[in-house]
Amino acid sequence: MTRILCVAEKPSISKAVATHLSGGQFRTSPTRNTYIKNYEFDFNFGPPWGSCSVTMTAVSGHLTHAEFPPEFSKWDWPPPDRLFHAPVLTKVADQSKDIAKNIEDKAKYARALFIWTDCDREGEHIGGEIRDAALKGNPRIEIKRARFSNVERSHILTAAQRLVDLDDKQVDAVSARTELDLRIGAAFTRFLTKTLRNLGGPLSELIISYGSCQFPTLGFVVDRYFRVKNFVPETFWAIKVVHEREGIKVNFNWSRHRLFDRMSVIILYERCLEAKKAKVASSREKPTKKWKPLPLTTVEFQKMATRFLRMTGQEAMTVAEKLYNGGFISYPRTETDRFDKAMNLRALVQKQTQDNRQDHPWGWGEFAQSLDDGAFQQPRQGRHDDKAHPPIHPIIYAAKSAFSNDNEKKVYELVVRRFLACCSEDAKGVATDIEILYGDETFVAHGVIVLERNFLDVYPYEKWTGTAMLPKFTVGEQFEPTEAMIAEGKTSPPGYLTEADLIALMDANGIGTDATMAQHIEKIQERQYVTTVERSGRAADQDADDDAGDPPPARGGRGGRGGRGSRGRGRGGRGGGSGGQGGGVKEFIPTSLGVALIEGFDRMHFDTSLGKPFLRKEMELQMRAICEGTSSKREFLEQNVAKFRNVYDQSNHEIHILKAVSCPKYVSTIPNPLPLCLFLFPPPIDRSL
DNA sequence: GCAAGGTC
Repeated sequence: MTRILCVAEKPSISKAVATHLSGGQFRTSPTRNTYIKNYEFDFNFGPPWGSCSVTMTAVSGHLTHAEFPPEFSKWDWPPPDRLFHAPVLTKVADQSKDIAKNIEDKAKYARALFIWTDCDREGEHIGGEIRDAALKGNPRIEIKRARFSNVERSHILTAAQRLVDLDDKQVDAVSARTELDLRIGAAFTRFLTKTLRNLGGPLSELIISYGSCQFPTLGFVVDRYFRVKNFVPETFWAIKVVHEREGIKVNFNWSRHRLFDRMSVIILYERCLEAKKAKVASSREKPTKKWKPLPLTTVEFQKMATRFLRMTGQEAMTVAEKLYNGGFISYPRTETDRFDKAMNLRALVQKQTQDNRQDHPWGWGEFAQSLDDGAFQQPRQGRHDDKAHPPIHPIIYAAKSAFSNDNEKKVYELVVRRFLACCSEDAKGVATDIEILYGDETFVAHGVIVLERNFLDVYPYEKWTGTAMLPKFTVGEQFEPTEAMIAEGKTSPPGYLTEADLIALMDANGIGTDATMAQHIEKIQERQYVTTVERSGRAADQDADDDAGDPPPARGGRGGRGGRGSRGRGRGGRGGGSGGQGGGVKEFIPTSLGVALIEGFDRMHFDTSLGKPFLRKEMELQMRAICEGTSSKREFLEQNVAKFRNVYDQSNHEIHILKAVSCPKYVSTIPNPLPLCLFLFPPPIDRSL
């Protein structure tokens, strides 16, 4: 019988695929790697393969990594700029040798290799690594790849009979990125570390690293820091109208919102007073909704965990991985916010009906039961699909005793509640808008009554409280407002970045991947470029939490820099933060070293500023061009190595600028814990854009 | 001693 070797990207996939292809009838044998097993079974792949004897195994992510030859491993010599053109070797890491050998051995007896890695760019590259290992054992082995985006049985069976070729363009795109990141990361890190250590003081102990993801991440923190520091409050004035009726004080909001010219407001205000009476221009009632959440992606999961669970993104990911390995939840690294229609979500809901957690105001069993009894609704479909993994969802039901610590319980609960909310119905209410004409000015009172909470009953992370019922106003009626006055206020600065903000910015700008964003955030803390402080005296979360008459955007890509709150907001007050989880939210602030690095490179005024996010975006576009065949690995590397080599030479030439902002006179001490050093800098330049 | 990307 024809022998076939199948290799997946991770053990869980090899097990799932082996189970489906074999109908559960397989033999297993251990390998020298603790986590990886070989599965053996028979399967008919259809023509031209027919009935085959299959060995299915896995790798554990990338098999190889890029490195410089040993003669480039010393920092003293040769000088860092030689790394732009030094050879780059692709090596199998020590801990992966057993895995590679397993593939090599099994390939010897196989007619063909079928690759079952994730269907994304990195997965294609891992496929290339597997191919190389197999070819080493059997240079004549035929190579195919299965295309699948979930491990649902029929989907896997279909994929097994519609094999395709490995896409070398994607393999090339990844290896181009890998090589460039190694060259520029190592060259600039050695250069910066050696140069700045010479300044002595606390710098002499540190590693000053550069990376194509860590620098833009730092850039976001520094950028927001200066927006806050350079913020100049502006005074504004508004007309406030209140009318009391049926014991309810109704606030009418000025349609001009606010003006920054006091005289104008006074004139408009006086016209209102002269009119004496306001006239009801319209009164409308209309149904309104608060939309249920989208299926959970990694980015959204991390944002929620940092907001509501008092965990860092990295902690949340570590816990989620543990829950995944324990079989509690699905794969936690996904960009997909839509469930495949073939997935049996109701069965997953049903598993949760047995919950009766007691110490919480309510468990979710009853809610799950109500869904199972007929309230179930298909989740909304987001616009993102990584074609590799479904949204994060619970796999099995677990009582609290199944978990060893509080964080695991909290993360599991969040995943379950989010999932049940997705399978529920939007919250429904009725919105009332009453528009009045007072003099020449228009004012609007807005009220919302929540009629059906639906998903909100299982989802404490969002609130929709509604407002008091508005009293009756009849179109055409006239009344003299109880109060009409001029209110004065000041615009307030945006807050420093929270981790959720930072993750959102990285996501929108393509910095890192779902699996690495949290690591980059940790890295810039470890490098002492940034630090976190408890947020104080400010609402924790600025999501508008009023009624949501319009569909919320399918998440992802709130484009541009700064994001929410980057314009001065302030309606006189800062209240109204949602979530109620305000306390304990951490904000990111750059250290003086972090500011110096971004400032230093900014002040050199190159075309290519290392701290800006567009560099990484360009790299991403160029990778796509390789995938589409309009560019090549060689072209990519020639262009980019030359570009960064140029930046390196310019930096070297203008290094006095970086030294000036980094020197111990400014960065006086960097002990532990770090001082924030807010005043150690040359006068801040205006960075507002 | 450097990167970013997979994964346990």
